[in-house]
Amino acid sequence: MGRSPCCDKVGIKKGPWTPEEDILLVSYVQEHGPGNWRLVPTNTGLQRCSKSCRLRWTNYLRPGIKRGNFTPHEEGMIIHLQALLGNKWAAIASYLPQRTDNDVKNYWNTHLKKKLKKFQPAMELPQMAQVCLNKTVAGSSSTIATYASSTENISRLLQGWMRASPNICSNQSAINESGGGDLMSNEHFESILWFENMNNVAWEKSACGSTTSKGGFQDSGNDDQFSVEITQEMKQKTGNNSKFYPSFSSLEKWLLDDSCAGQVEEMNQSIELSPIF
DNA sequence: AAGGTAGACAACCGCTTCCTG
DNA sequence: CCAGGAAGCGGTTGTCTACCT
Repeated sequence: MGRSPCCDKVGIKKGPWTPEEDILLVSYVQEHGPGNWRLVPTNTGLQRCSKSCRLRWTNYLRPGIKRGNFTPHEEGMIIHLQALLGNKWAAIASYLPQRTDNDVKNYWNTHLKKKLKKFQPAMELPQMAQVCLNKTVAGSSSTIATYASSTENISRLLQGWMRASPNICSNQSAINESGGGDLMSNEHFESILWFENMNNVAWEKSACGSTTSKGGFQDSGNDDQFSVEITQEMKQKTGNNSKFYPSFSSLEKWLLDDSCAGQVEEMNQSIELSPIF
């Protein structure tokens, strides 16, 4: 197993993608849909390994990707989801459907880590997360921004195709439908993205009791049971196949629970005074 | 104006997980 | 159940750009 051997082949190009390569890849995916990446270099003539093609598509060319500055709302979500889930960038990005895991990861490493470092000695991460959420939810009355990027046009070109191909990326297609081709509001996204009527018994049960000073669930004595509950529910809800993460509203509920607030007040003041947020 | 430095982010590497025969 | 291949994921690196001296 291990690394894919295709990347070691002689003649495999590395480095930045050219617009010509992008067009080749986009055209191919338009025709065949994403997936079967192994065949992409062969069928397109691209001098790239399949992995590279997949990455380029998912992180850059896929329609519906929002690029550019993160809104305070997104920032807050990342902070508290990171506190909850750890460095599970794919999981975190799934709550921010317009952002890729790579994007979220980069943003965390370059921006948020530094920001939070300032507060780390004063407050543990879950508390920080709660503060951030309180702030962002309070101020989240639509923070829609318009983003420009070099690839936005390519993405735009694909919007129409995605609408015409409901079997491909159906979720994104639905998003495009309902958004009329424009970028959607965060609220709209949240409303359609996650399993709407889910009863997250396990998450709600967990409440504050299972948090630890480390900011995750894994260190708590109750966590094994908690994990089992989550896992069972995941299997039930997803038929053992797809990825499952608890709905944002559940996380929000947990984070906003008053009994968790504790030392948050103090931190809030600190943040109010800080130029960071 | 030129060189140095830091920040941002695209892309790669390699490990893990999933799927299929 | 097992092995091999493909895809997913997170960590890291490389490169470009903006800013500073």
